[in-house]
Amino acid sequence: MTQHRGKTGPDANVTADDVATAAGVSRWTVNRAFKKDASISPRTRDKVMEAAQTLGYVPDLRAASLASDRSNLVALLVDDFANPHKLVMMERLTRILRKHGWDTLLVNTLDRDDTGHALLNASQRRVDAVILIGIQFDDETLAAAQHARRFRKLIIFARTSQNPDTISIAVDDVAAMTEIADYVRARGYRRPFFLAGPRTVSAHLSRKETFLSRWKAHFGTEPESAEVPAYDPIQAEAVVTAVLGNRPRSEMPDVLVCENDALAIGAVDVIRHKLGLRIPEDIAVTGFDDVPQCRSPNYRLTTYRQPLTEMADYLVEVLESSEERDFDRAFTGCLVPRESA
Amino acid sequence: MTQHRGKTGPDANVTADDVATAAGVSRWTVNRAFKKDASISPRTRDKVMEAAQTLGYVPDLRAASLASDRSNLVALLVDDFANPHKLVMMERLTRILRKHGWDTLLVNTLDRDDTGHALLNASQRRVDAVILIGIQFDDETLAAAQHARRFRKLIIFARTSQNPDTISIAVDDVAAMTEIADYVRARGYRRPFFLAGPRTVSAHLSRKETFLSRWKAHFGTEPESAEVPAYDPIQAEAVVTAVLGNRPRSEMPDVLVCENDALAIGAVDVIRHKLGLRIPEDIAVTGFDDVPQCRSPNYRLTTYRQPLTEMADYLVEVLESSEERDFDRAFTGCLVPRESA
DNA sequence: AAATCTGTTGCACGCGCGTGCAAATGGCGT
DNA sequence: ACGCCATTTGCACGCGCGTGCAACAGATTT
Repeated sequence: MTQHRGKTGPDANVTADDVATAAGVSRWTVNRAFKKDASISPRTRDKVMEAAQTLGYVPDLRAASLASDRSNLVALLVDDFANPHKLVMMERLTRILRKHGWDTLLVNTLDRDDTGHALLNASQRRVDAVILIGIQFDDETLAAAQHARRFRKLIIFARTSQNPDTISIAVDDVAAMTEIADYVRARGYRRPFFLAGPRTVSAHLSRKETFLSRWKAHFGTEPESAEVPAYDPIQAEAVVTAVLGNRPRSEMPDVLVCENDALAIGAVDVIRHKLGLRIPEDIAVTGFDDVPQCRSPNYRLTTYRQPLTEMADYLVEVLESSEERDFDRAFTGCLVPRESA
Repeated sequence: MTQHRGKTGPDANVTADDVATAAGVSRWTVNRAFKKDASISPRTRDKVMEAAQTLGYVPDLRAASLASDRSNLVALLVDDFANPHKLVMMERLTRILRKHGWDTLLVNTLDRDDTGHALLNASQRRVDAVILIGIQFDDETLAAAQHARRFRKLIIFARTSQNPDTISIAVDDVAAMTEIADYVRARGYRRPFFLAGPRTVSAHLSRKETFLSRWKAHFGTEPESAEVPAYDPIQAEAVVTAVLGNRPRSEMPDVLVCENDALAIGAVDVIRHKLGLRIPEDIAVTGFDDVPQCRSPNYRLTTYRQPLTEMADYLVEVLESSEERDFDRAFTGCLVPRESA
């Protein structure tokens, strides 16, 4: 494919220079016309834009980024695609980022040990920030990446982290889980069981710890719990089956508090269809995230909704700030009571 | 933030030149060391890599792309995040693309009229190809974009399209829907109802047309059908409720054939919980895509699975080909019978 | 009418790397 | 030790745009 530089027409890779010639201005004026708050007279801008239009000129963000050392690109690292909430988060994030002029590089963290490569991938594109939505925190990996200063910002979204090199934008898990615990208690449940997700290094003060300690503080006993190796309904089914499968009715919990909806959904399926128990009469269930499926008559899940839009707006604010302060922030969401508890 | 060029240490933006100096070779040798099939001696490569390692050098893909006119970047345009199958597709695509060295720009097509802007967005990053997974085909928009030659390739994934400027990688809808129709017929259903998704311009020979005509060819009558404005369970619920809500039992269809699982899932919920009918005894349901939820005991959906991995592999092949032939290809998937039909 | 100011335009240099070819290097046989 | 060949290395130029400042024009003042 031969490139005919300088030629007009759709074949040519038309640059700002071409537009400049066509509009009778300098190349810099052309680029100015495309910049938001550039000092340029309306007349010139119109003239330039018209020429650009007819030539089919589109500014090259690679070159812009190279020259300005700012890419307006973020990498979104995702690893647990089995969790339906990821779809919601991706929609919200890409929507709001795009509205503010940020593009998103979607990086699939293929497996547990791939985070390092994924980060490397992102850094090769010189993204301005990396956003982690998933469970792949290996503090060492993050620390190494951060130490190499390959990103200006490393943001953990919708998940708390105590990692000091990291910006965490999340819901206040302690407040949220406390609210759930109190709700469960107020509804009269007395034998809770906590279904947790995979344990990551950074997760102190997690939802599980909060629930257990809150419950213990009230009743003196620490509830049972189990851990699912991934936020995946299928895997939750397996764990719940294993744990509650052949337990006599007398020893069954009366409420299953799940770390999030992905787990709760799997749990509901097992409880109802494998154990043959009623929800909430025999066992109640709570989730977290308020994924779309929670609304389904099959689940009607009592859950907790994170203020995703607000969080994403704040994320943009963080991205666009050049300060060096501590950006960590915890939002409060709201409990969404439904029939499952 | 001052940049101290030339300085070593994590603060500096270390370039190939720095590594070259450190390793005692030329800059070009450094870049060669990072290129896959470059002619370079193992010893030199090791030396370079070691220096790169200690300096923390990461090649800059922006500059590489700028110089080579090849970005190894594709834009993934998505507009219907309500469809859970999108999550599956995104996982598979990003996984396989990344394995082959391609990065993915995720672009949320915000609303119906935004496709043009989304394409513009992609073209500013000089992506090598645009992949559409969604319903946003406005033939005019696509034609305009294609005419401007802003992308080397415009690929419509998992959806057939007759658009000549476009590469369609999809399942063979005619074969698939024929198989479903025959299955439904063989199981003895006689009063089918087709639940279709939004009508797009490019969708001739769609699943709906195939099913209807196949049925008519056998029984002489064209089944009923209805259209849901989006692939969204919630909207499917509304349409099914409206259409079947207060219909006497005698006039109820005995099978609801849905264009995909997103619709089928909404339909199942309504049929079972609003209409109080049994599945499949009163009404059977079929879907398309085999999303993870289909496995749930709440759905046990008879559906059709696309060979996504195979399709994605072919996609990579298309991306890496420099030929100019017709790349359109239809794959055959497999019917997944479950209890819903 | 000259001087001043404000807003607008032009430009040298650099961002980091790829291409394609020329030069250099090393290994081998005689 | 010489020459041949295969492999390895070096380099001039360009990719398209941003930065920061200097030059300029038109509007305003004295």
